[in-house]
Amino acid sequence: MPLHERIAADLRRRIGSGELAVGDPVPSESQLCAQWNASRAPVRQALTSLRAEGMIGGGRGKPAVVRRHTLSQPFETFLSFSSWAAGLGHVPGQRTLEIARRPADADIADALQLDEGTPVVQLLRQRLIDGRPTMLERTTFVEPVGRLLFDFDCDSGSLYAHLGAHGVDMTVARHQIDAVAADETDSELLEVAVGAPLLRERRRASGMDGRPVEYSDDRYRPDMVSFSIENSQQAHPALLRDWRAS
Amino acid sequence: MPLHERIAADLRRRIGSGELAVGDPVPSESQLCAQWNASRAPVRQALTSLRAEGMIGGGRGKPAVVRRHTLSQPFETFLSFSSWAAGLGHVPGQRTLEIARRPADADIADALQLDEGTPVVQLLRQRLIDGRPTMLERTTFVEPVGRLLFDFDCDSGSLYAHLGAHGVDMTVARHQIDAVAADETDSELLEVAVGAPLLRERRRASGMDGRPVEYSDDRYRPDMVSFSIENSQQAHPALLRDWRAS
DNA sequence: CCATCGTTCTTGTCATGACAAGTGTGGACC
DNA sequence: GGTCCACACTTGTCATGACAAGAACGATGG
Repeated sequence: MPLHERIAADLRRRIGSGELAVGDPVPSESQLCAQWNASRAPVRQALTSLRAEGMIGGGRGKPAVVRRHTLSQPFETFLSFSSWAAGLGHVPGQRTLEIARRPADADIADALQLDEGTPVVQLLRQRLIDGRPTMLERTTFVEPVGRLLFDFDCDSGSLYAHLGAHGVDMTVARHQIDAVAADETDSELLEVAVGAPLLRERRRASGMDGRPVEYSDDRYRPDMVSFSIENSQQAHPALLRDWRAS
Repeated sequence: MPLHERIAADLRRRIGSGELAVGDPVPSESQLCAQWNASRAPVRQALTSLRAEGMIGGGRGKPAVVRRHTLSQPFETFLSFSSWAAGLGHVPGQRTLEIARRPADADIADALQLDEGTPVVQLLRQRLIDGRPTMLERTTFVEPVGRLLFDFDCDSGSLYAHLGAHGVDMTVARHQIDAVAADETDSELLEVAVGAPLLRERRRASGMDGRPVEYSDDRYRPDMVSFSIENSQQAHPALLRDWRAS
């Protein structure tokens, strides 16, 4: 493991364990350099990483301070549609319409950093809330992960819990949000007109080492779900999924 | 502006303008170093920034390639369209189509926690990037703030800088994101068909004391702008298992 | 024609050194 | 006691140099 990752991991551990409490000053760059007998480059890389996660603050001239000791408030709820809906007191449902192993096309290969034609496992799932179609999920897993799905009833339990139990690590996710018009498949399965606006979230989840694990194109009915972000000057923004009672 | 930001801005401009199309290789680090007469540090910083936005791909040994040409707005920078676009190396523009003081309707009153009929100041602005219509902004300010806009040329400088200079504090904001179909006004000003999907951001900004200051309904062309966020969770070391070894 | 193996190119990591820009503090001065 | 300012300290930026790890590509042998 590279030095900067070791430094970052050590700082995360010290912050998570409470050795460094919220509000405490983080050791300065020069102190960390001395402590690790390293130059500033890896130290700064580690601090940049923690800063991107919202764990520490600081800036030019301003020594870094601990902002949060926990990571991942919204992460679990965001990955798992079922637990999110259940937590709101609604009844989640899902129909897996297709599970297939096929070669990756150009887009998928690019997103998952694979070569075009590498086998991947694709899932097409219709998600329901209280029996009403709410979201259409087109998920692609890299093959070593996707193979775990063939001996799993995708409509019974939580898919991510199943994967997690088998050691699949999905630590970071990048979400990209935009709007698209419903195509024929969307129209049929979400019960909207062709061309109707849909809220799309494209998600790429990776493991700790940064290697992509899944890529998903999720399309929500905008009259049922929206996203929200709370954005204060200091804190790190967090993405949430909102249910819209209509 | 620091060198690495200039490099990043230039690359974003070249990608956005189509000079570098999707799939094209991005100039290598050494080429960029030569082109800018710079060392690798700022060049790498620029490329890291573009990579975090999902604009380019690549990795160890793999030369970077253009992944997307659309701009992505990270949630950290939600306020100020102008400075966001400018920081990305594009030329922001704006046309204020209407500024009016009128009584708040039910929706506005609810969002701003006012009584219906209380006078508010509404702004309708078309936002452009590099001269192309990109976003349509329907903003409503509470009257004490909105009155500051009547003696300000909304198309000249940054509106929020103007308000900030007059002591208006907008510390926290709550954003809600969904998709809507373009109405006639949207269609005309954003140059899309009626019914085309638009990415909508509804924003309520408040001061430190929690009192709402502005409410805005911003509609973006999804082919030009998307939103992005990265979130991460703490790893569970106990669950780590190297499934990739297979 | 295809698989294989090096060479070469690219990116990742890190050390060292230097200066700029911003913050905070303590002391001098009023 | 309060104000202002110089100075120490922090982080941001950048140059230079070096090596390692991985990927792309062409040559080579089957």
